[in-house]
Amino acid sequence: MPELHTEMKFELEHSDPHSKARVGTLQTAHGQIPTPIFMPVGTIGTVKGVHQKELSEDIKAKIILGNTYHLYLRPGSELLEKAGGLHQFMNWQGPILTDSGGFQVFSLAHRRKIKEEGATFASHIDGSKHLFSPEGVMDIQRSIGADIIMAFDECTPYPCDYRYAKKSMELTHRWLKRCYTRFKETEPKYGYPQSLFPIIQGSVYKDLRLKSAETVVQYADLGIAIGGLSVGEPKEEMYAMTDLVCSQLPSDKPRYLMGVGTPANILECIALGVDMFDCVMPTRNARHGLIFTRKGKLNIKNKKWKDDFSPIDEEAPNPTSRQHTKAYLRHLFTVNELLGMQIATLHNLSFYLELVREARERILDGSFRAWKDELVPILEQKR
RNA sequence: GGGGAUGCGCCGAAGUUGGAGAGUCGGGGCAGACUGUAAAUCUGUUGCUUAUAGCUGAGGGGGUUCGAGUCCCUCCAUCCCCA
Repeated sequence: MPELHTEMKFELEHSDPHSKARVGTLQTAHGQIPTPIFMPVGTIGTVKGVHQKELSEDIKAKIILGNTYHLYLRPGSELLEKAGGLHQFMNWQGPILTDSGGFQVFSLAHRRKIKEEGATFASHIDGSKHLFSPEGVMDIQRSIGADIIMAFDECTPYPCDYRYAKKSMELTHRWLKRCYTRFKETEPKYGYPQSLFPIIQGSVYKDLRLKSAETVVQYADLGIAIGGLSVGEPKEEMYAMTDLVCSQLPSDKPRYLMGVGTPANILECIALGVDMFDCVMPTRNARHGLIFTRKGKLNIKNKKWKDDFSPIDEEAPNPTSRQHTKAYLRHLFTVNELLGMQIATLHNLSFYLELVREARERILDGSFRAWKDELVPILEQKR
């Protein structure tokens, strides 16, 4: 059984003298999370194509994501409460973080209207109208019961002109204050603590990012998120903003860079002081046939793998990636068999988790910087 | 053996009433994209060449016509009916 009444806390254990990388442990009621960490995305109560048993035993995921917008639409707060929360419902005993729906303000921009009160969405399922207010989003996340819940924000697009970025950031700040107030005046529903992470915005503008970091820190009880990046900006801008923001944040709180990224992005941002990551890339790209390895990425659907009977990834930590051949995986994709997507997803997530596990180990033994510098260019190559 | 129907791109459809087709739709093939998941999705491409263009092309061959995928003759293939 999880340590249900454990206080949530973050302990910074080590800082890399050769970069800004850090090693720590985030404690939740559902388990300890070693940082840096990658969190697989499980939008609607499932990490697509992966069973919970594989998630814990093969991929060694320490925490997964859920999504407020999607879970609110289906199965809905009422049913989740009846089930005893998302952990019980999906039978995942590890920690869960829920995004607030702020990303859908960006990705479903054509289906929503932003007002001071909140964002009104026309459901992508049936067109029905729903208001997502900061208070409402807190209530939904109480019902879902995630260990870490996110403030309701507006994830701005890229490019985004300064005026809009500023206006949007200020709205996100006002929404944050309302989120925080609601969060403080409500209780967890399932007997274990939840923590609210505020989100820094400000697009790619230095002064806005600094202002946002300064404002948002006041609402950070446990950890802080950096949002509004990896939305199409050049990676140099993403790194620059991440670096700038991290340099302003208190060292005793974990930094969560939302939506990032490629394996190379993750290593670079670990080096800038980020502790937590999530991204749909390993899962979505797996379903689309893109396989990440230490020798670069490869499209398993390409003809060149037709009769390549070498392992999917001979260096992979999980047996599945070592035991099945590239030719077999390509075959599964060619005939559109579900198992192809399952194996590819298992592999990619396992690859991501192993990558951050090794990063942590190397930060501790001092070899992170050199290892990262050598590995990043290779990771970005196409095989 | 007799009669009938149908034949175009890798496959399957639709469509072209003698007047602009390397064209339409679906599939398959090949390739690209994907960053807090409206995504098992989307995009491109899929005869040849010296490639912003040109050439060849409607089962094969021949004919009529200013012009033929369309009409005529013939051969071939497939399917159906009769024997």
